[in-house]
Amino acid sequence: MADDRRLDVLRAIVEDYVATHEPVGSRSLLDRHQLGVSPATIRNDMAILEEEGYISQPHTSAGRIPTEKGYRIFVDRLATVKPLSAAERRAIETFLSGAVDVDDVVQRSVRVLAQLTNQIAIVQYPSLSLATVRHVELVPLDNARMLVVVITSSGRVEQRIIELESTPDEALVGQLRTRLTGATVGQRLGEASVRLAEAIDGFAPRHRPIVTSIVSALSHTLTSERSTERIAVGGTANLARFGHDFDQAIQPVLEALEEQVVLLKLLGEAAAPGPQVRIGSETGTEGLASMALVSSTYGASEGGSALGTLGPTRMDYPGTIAAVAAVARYVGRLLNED
Amino acid sequence: MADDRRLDVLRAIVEDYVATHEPVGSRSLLDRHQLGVSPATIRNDMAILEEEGYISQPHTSAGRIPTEKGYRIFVDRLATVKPLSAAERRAIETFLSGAVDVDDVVQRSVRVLAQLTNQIAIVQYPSLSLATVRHVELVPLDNARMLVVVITSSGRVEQRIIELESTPDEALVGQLRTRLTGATVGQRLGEASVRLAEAIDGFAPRHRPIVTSIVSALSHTLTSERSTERIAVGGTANLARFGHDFDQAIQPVLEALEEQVVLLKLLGEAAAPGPQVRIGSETGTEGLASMALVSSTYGASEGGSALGTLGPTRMDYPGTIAAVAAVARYVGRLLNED
DNA sequence: ACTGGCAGTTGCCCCCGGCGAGTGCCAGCA
DNA sequence: TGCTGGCACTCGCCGGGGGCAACTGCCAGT
Repeated sequence: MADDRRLDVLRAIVEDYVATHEPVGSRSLLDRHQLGVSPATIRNDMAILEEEGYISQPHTSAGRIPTEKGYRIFVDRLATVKPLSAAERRAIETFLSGAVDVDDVVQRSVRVLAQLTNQIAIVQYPSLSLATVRHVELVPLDNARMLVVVITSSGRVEQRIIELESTPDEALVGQLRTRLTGATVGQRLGEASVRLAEAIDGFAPRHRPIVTSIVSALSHTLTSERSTERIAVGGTANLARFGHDFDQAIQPVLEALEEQVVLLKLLGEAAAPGPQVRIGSETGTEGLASMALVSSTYGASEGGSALGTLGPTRMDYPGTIAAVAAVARYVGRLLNED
Repeated sequence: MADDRRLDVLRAIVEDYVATHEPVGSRSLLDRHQLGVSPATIRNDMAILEEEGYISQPHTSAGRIPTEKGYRIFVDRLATVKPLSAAERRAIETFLSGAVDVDDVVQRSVRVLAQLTNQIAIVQYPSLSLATVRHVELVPLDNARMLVVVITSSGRVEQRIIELESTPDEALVGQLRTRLTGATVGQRLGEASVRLAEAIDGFAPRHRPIVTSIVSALSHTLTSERSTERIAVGGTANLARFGHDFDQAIQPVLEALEEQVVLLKLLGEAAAPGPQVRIGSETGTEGLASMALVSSTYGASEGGSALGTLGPTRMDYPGTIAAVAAVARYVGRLLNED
């Protein structure tokens, strides 16, 4: 059936183009792949593929290049899984397991992902939604200011400084500390926030205003999830390696990378588990028109965090997907131990 | 005196080259500057300046370009101060004063510096060396692990997780917490670290091993100054704006920016107060051969932190220096309030 | 000490022709 | 109907060459 062969041709075109970065013609295609047909046949198939929008030619006398649509179908239906080598797996594992700290895990993940894929790595800090409260601390500062600290089971410390109307006395602070700790320790952050509201009732009415401010700050601290709003980026130097035809595209990409909001949106949309691929305009970001994002959520947390890589649309999708998936798996495992 | 005019010529060359990004010849120089002499005279001066190593010509039929040495003398002796406009000052002030947080101050400084100079901005997190200990907290985790938290007067929270040989009982932890807090609160971080050593003596010998591990971890936390080892970078997108002749240089620069160690060394060397300029090879970093760093320490802290910008050697030095100095001044002021 | 002029060098730009890669189409064959 | 071989055609790329213009260096003159 000719339909199948056309898809084979498309796959071959994508693979060759990714390997050589040059438009691929019917002849060179046959040199590198054993399709049992003549160049003319390939040409016919190519003409049809072009008509259907999977490939295009930069100029008349050049070979074909996959379009976004071509990459899309390649990723969805044509790419075969390319598992990581044992050495690569080991590298990931040993490098990540040396981490001393949640932050360190993130830093190392970025490095290893960038290294592995030769692309730009993006890692969102882990979500706290599954973590429980380990400790609550209130520290009075000067001028009626108070430092509210929450230590979570994952070893993360969230802090916030608040301004109060008046300086609470030692006794009240002590009482608050005890009650708030009692009400929240061991709870998940979301639940803890609920319990706090109830805890207010136990205080004398005259203390209510000040207690309320503190509790509400604490509650914010618990739910604001500042950590999932942070992102680590690495491997930007790879941008310069993507090829000289990327010189134009490099500035918008750097701009996008500086806008955490953009990155968060991109990673945040990776709702489904397992690796996701967004190609060119599918990123919904103008500056990333010539880039593709391979991302995956990690860890068990539902509304969880994600990581991924950003590379040229002409990337090695199977390899990149495998790398992203592997790192996500290891990172998830590492963080769940805590 | 002809010597003076030669320096005027050099200044004019630097200014023109910075403005146009093109080698400047004797004629175009006279078009833009009122030196009261003929092109031939300028040519003679140029020949001498070239002999002395201040300028060079890319090829015979081209104009002259300043050398590193030329920029150096320009910065040291020829550049006239170019104060910021009132609007710029106001922009810095209002933007920075919106910060809610030490981290936020740093983030905003990076943005404003990058914006102002159209270069890459680098800001080291503030040193803690002048901060005092506000609170010490020990939080037992599972598996004989312990979370050590230090809250400083500047509102920064330093944390560290340590592994112990055995799980200390509640009473010991309580006792430790009290003693360590007593010994350190109100002290500067450096002194506090010293006091800790003395505090060990107060414990029963059988507790010594565990107490020692905890104290030493705490001591590390106090002195390691992790914050000054952190650096925020922004405005990398400006790299792509530096001109197409920079395409070659962009990758090494991005690599250098990813190596925090390199950046720390660069900023750390800016020992003297006031803006410092390091040009090309003076950075001591191979990848930054075509770049120049304008940096300044900020805040009162002696061994303090620094910030600066990284741009092409052909940058607007007076403007950049003014911007860096202004931001450093504001940031220092902001942080000293706490 | 400075100027005007002149010869000399050299990179840049544009044009052009040849080359080669690759295509589309068509007639022929299983 | 689907595949193949062949052929004419289209373009982009590359290298060479000539003209141009920007500068310089030098020298004689004021």
